[in-house]
Amino acid sequence: MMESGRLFFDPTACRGSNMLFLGNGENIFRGGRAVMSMEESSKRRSFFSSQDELFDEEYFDEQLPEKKRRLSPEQVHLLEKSFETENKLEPERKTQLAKKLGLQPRQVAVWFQNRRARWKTKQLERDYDVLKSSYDSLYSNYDTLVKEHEKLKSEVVSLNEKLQAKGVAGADISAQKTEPLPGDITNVSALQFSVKVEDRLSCGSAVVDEDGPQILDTGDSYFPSDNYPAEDDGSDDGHSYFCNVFVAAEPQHQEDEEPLEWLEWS
DNA sequence: CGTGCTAGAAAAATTACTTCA
DNA sequence: GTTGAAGTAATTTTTCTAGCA
Repeated sequence: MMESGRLFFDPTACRGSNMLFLGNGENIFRGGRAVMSMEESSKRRSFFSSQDELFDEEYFDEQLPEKKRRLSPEQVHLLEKSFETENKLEPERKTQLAKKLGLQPRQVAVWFQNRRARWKTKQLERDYDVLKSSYDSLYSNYDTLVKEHEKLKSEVVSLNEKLQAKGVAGADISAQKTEPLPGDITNVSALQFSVKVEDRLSCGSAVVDEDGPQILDTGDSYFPSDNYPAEDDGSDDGHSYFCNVFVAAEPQHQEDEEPLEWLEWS
């Protein structure tokens, strides 16, 4: 059955093949996984996925889609609202939504899948922005500290010289005793960055080593959670993959903690 | 209890189509 | 009319998990 250069689902084609029909009306491939090459499969693409859906009178008789159609603004609006409430789709809700919108349940499921993917992409972009600005801020703080350090060092030198000029015994508070600054500013910043990230990631992120501490669902982070935050009409408040990483770029003092290596020079 | 298998769901990757500048 | 980019519906592949023998 071909329309507009597109082959539609042929129920007989699946007999004896490894295409399975699942209870929820979605098809998957098992066993021989890559049954067709991408080229082949694109030629054989079917709009319908199950016999149930195929034989649904409304569609079988009159609505075989010839081309991909955009959803109407009303349909999208309702889907968006539904997504905001809950970004995962239980079968019951899928059916209800599909009926309400006059769509196939499969279409609703696909829309939710794509919507979750879009949400995730946006979220990654937001996370990147947050991390970058935090990094920039830390970097400039470091720069300030380096300058301050240099200034203090030269002050010590000049005071020493004055003391020696006056012949004060034991006036040997050498500036050389101060720890040298780490040579590679970039590496130090990177280290600082890395330490802080790891510290804070312990409140939840997908970007952790398997060997590292296992993260449970403790926060707003996307990955460990079963639920996506409802958001994203472009005006969201941006729940992060990270748990407020670098929201405050200021160093945090914790009395019972070992001083961080990168701070020891100062 | 550990193991292998399977079904099912979702994510990830990709394709194909539409729209618009 | 053509072209390329962006957006998105739909498909395919991969990954993960739960249930069962």
